[in-house]
Amino acid sequence: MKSDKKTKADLSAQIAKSIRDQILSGALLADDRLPSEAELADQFSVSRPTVREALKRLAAQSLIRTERGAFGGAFVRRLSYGEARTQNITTSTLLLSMNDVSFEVACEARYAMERSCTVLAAERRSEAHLDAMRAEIARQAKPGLSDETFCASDVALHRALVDSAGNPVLSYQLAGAVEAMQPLMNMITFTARSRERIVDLHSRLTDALEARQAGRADAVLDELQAYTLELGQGVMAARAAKAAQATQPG
Amino acid sequence: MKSDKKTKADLSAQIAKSIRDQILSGALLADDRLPSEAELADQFSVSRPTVREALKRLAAQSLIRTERGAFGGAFVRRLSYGEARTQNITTSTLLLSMNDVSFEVACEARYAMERSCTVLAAERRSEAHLDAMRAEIARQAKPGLSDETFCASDVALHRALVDSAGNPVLSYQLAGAVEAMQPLMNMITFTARSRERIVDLHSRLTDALEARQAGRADAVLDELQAYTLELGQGVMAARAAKAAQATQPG
DNA sequence: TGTATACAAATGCCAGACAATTAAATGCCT
DNA sequence: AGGCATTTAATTGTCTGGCATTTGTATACA
Repeated sequence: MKSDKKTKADLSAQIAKSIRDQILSGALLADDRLPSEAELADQFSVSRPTVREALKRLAAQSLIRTERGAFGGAFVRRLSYGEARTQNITTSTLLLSMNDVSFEVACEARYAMERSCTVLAAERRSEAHLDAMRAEIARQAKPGLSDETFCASDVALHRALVDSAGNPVLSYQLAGAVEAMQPLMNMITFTARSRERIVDLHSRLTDALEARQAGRADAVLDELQAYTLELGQGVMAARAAKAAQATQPG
Repeated sequence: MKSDKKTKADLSAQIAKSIRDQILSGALLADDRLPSEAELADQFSVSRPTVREALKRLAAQSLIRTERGAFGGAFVRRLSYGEARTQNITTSTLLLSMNDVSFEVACEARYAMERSCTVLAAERRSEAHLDAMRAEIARQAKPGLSDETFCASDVALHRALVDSAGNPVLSYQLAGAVEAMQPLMNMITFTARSRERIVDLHSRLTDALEARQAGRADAVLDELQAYTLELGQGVMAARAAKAAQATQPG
C-alpha cells in the first residue's frame, strides 16, 4: 500500500534519507564529519551532483553544515533551539497560509497553548522576565507605531511570557506556535483605542505573574483572546463584505 | 553585523530563499508551476545543477513537488496538516536528542501542553473520540505487549485526546509535540504493575472527558505526569548508576 | 473512429573540468 | 630554533554538455 509511492523516490532523496536515518539513530553524532562528496558518490554508486542534491536536502533541514577547503566537508549539525524554532515557524506559517484556517480557530489554538504556561510562569518568573514584558508594554504604549511594529512587540511580550515558565522545551514549542500566527495577527488594524485596551490587558497579565497568581493570568488571557477575536472578526467581516461587493457590484 | 555571514551564502541557498520568499509572501500560490529548471537557470544566471540544488532544498521542506515528463516541472505544494506535523516531529525529535534535554523538562513540557486542550476537549469531545481512547486503553491492558507497542498506543490515546478538542491547529501543534517526545518515553520499561496504573489513569481521563469535567481531566493529567516522571527518573537513576560502575569499577 | 507511433518538453542522472577556499606542510630567512 | 611566506593537497562550489527517462499531445495510419 504504502510502498507504491516509495518505489519512485529520487536517488538524491534516497541518499538523503539514508544519511538522515543515520543521524536520527545516533550512528552519526553532532559534529561528526561525513565522507567527502566524492567518497559518498562512490559508496552510493552515484555521481557527485546527485550526492550534492542529497546534501542540500539535509542542509535545508539544518541536519548538516558544510565547510570548504582542506579538511572541510559536511558535518552533522548540533541543532539549536533557535534554529529548530525557525524551522517550525516556517512550516507552521506555510500550513496556516495554505489551508484557509479561520481566524477563530487560530486564535483559539494560540491562547489555549499560551495558557499552558501560566502555572509554571507564575511559579518561576524572575524580575528579568517581568522587566522584559514591561519594556514591551512601554513600547506598545508609544504613539505612532505601525501595526506591524505593534504586532511584533506583542509577539515579543508573549515570548517573554512563555520564557518565564523556565522550560526551554515548552518555550520552543509555544514560541514557535505563537510566532507562526503572526501573519494572521498582522491583518488586524489597531486603532488607538484598541491598543490602549490591549496594553491594559498586557499590564494586568504582567501584574498577575508578578503576584504569582496563575488563575488571574488565565483570566486575563481569556479576555485577551475574546478581544483579539473581536478585532479579527471585524476585519474579516469587512473584507468579506468588500469581496462580495466586488464580485456582485449590481 | 549580520550581513557578514549573509554575504557568503551559496548560490543555491540564495535562489532557494528567493523562491521560498515568493511562496511565503503569496506571490506563488499552491499548485502554481515554477519556471523550468532551464528557465530558472537563465533568470538567476546560474547553471542548471545549481538551480536543481536550490529546488531540492525546497523539496526537502515540502515547499514544492516535482513531476517529470511534458508539462511537468516544479509545483508549489499545498502543505497538509499531516506533512507539516511530520516535519515538526523530525525537527523536534532531533532537537531533543541533540541537546541532552532532561526527562523532567521534557515531561513537564509535554503535560503542560496537553493540559491546554482539556477545556476544549471536555466541551467538544464526541462519542467517536471516547471510543478511540477506550480502544487504545483496551489494547494497553492486553498482556504481552512490548514496551514500544505500549508506548505507541499511549501516543495514540493522547492523540485522540488532543483531536477531541476539535481544533485542527491545536491538534497539529500538540500532537507533534507529544510524538516528538516518544523516543524519550520509549526508554521507560513498563512493568505489569505500572501498566495497570497507567491504564487506570487513562480510564479516569476518558471518564472525565465523558462527564465533560475539564478540571477532573487536569487532575488526572497531573497524576499521570507525576507517575511518568517517577518511572522515568527510576530508569535514569539506574542508567547513571550503571555508567558510574562502568567508569569506576573499583 | 480508434489505435499506434512519433515528437516535444521536462526532469533525472552522469562525466569531467575548473574555480575558490582552507588547513597543513614546506621552505626560507633571521 | 623560531617566525613568516609559499606551496600543496583536499574539498566544496560551480559550469558545460550530454544522455536517459517520463509523459502529454499531436500525428499518421488502418
